Amino acid sequence: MLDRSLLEGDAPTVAPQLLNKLLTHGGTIGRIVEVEAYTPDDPASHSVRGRTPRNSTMFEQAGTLYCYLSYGVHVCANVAVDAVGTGAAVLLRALDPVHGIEEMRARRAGRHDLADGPGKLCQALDIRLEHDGVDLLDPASPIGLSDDGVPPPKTPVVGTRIGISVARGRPWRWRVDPAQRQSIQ
DNA sequence: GGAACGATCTGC
DNA sequence: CAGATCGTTCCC
Repeated sequence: MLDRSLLEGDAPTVAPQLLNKLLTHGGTIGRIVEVEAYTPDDPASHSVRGRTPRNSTMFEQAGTLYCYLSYGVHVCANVAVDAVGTGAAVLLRALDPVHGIEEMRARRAGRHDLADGPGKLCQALDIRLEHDGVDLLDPASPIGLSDDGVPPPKTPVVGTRIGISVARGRPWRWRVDPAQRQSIQ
């Protein structure tokens, strides 16, 4: 498992630290290769208007899973970070499949792009809205975040965030350089 | 009570 | 490149 204190910093600090960590749901495991940071003072963040029924798990303790429905269609998965009540999160944008690839492919209707997108990775790992609020650091949870000893990249690829219309300029998107990926594609 | 707008993906 | 598709939020 992961030490919770790693997630208790602010989102732009924590986000790149989550690169190369493992996300596990049952037999399906993926390595996190792309993330984005969202903070409560950020116009693009769901938490910018304070706590609401939808975003309330974003305000819970670091390591809580925040799931929401995007475009009325796709589920997106975030990890709540920072202190309790802050409303900060890291959006998980892409995984490299590590284990359970056949299962992922079946969930992805036979496609080969298994988890290279926030909606796709939730489909591949079968993360659903009902998983909103699970503690990713509790061994009893169905979905978990763990560290297998692969460190985050020293020089992640930094970019701007995607799919938002406000606060586009913030360089709050981090990726593992495709040439430095640890897992099979 | 209603309308606008998405932290996206797919297929045309 | 536009359509799908529906919950959330805000405004009337």
